[in-house]
Amino acid sequence: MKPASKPSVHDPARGAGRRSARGEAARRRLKEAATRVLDRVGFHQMRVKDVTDEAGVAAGLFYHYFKDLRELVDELLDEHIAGFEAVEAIERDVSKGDWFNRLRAHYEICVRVHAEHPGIMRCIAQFSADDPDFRERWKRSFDRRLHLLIDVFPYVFPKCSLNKAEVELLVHGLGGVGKELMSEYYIDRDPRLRAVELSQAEMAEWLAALLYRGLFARNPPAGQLRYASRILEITRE
Amino acid sequence: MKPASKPSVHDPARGAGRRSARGEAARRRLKEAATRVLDRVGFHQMRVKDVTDEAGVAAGLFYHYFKDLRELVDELLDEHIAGFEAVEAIERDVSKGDWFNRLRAHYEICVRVHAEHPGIMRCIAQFSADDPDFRERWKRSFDRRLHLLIDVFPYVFPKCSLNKAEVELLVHGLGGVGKELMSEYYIDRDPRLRAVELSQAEMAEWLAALLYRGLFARNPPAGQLRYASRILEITRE
DNA sequence: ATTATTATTGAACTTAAATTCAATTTCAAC
DNA sequence: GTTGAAATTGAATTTAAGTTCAATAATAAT
Repeated sequence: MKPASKPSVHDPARGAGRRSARGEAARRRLKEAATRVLDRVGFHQMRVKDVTDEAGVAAGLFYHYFKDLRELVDELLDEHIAGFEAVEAIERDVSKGDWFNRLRAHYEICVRVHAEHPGIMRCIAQFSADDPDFRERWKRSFDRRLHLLIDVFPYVFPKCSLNKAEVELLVHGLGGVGKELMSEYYIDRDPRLRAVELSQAEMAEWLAALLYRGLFARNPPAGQLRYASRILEITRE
Repeated sequence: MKPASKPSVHDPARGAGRRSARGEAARRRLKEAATRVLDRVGFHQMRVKDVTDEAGVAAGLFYHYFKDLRELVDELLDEHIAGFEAVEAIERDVSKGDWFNRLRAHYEICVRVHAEHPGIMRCIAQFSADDPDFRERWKRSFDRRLHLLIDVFPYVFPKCSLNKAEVELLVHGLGGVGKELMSEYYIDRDPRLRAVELSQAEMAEWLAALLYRGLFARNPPAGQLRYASRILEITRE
């Protein structure tokens, strides 16, 4: 039932030659099954049979579409990583000088993917710890966003004498703000943290505010805080 | 056929069973070999044979001392995690109200383990992403340190209306500061970050200063900065 | 010196999972 | 409705690693 949808020739995967719409759909069904298995057991416990069972097909069919689990999961992760990289779309409604809202916009997408696809994010963490090539790919995506700040750092802080490499280090240090928390809140779902129910927008704002404080050593503009205004109370004035 | 006399090597109390000094030494040699293999290839690529080869013994000997790789590595990690938990020792020379130096002291030990045993820290990250039980163990160790702050938060910030659970969330958000950077600098050894050569003391001070800013929305006391005084320049006053 | 205990070896065995493939079914085009 | 390409099956095979164990060596105890 697909209108003139292009027969995917772009597929770098092996055996990507001719494939019917029916086959395309089966391939996607396997990927969706894999996503569910990832959420349940994580990459290292996932077996080919888990995926084919979840999809309700025979084990052998897997190899008609994928070389191995790694190929499938790589494709899956790529789809999500691409979302992180759409910097222009992310910052569409924010002015360049408005750092608090820029930070917020980036956290919003990051929080969203964590909340909606915890298995995918856990898998990204697992691959990053394991495989230098994947880590490089993931880090490039992250670096790209950090460089939005690194590249203009000298203009934002004209009095600061840190050189380029030192700024890189500093921004990477701050860039970690929230990663741990998102992982514990959305992937691990730690009950003690879950005691506070936060919407995605609230989580993103809190994290943006924390990073803002680390970066500017002051609070974000009070008027821009929609949920996290109580962060202004955290002070010893 | 010696019913009760034979102390099976598969005894659950393997670690405590009878063992000569010679055996004790061989056991340790396997652990040290495993540490080197971990540094080289990480846990998921590590094979029993890698460890016995590295130690220069036959494959079968491994099972005389350990049930499986996981048991060996668990013991190895425990030894290091214990070091993180010695809070009293860590804070020995610091007064309770001196938050900057308390933060510094905690970062110092964390930086040291990262620098000296990157394979161990990577392995902790791998296990944490994989195994709920281990994650729980590791997080308990981390939480204990975070609670040094969480428990006194209302006294440190008397004007702050956040409740206990919200403070927990906040502190976990800030607690991630530096994890990412230490991982990239010491485990991944990213050349772009390595362009700046930092001593352990310098790294610890920078991270403590960043966290201090996030926590207090201001700079740490200038007089206490030994290496990172240029962080004071990062401001838009 | 004799005996008992523990350490060590490495080839043989076991296991779990990945992978193949010949046979069969489905479907779309003609 | 015939045909052929693609999809699908699942039992059979392969693979890579874990694991055992009978035999031997080293060491300690008496």
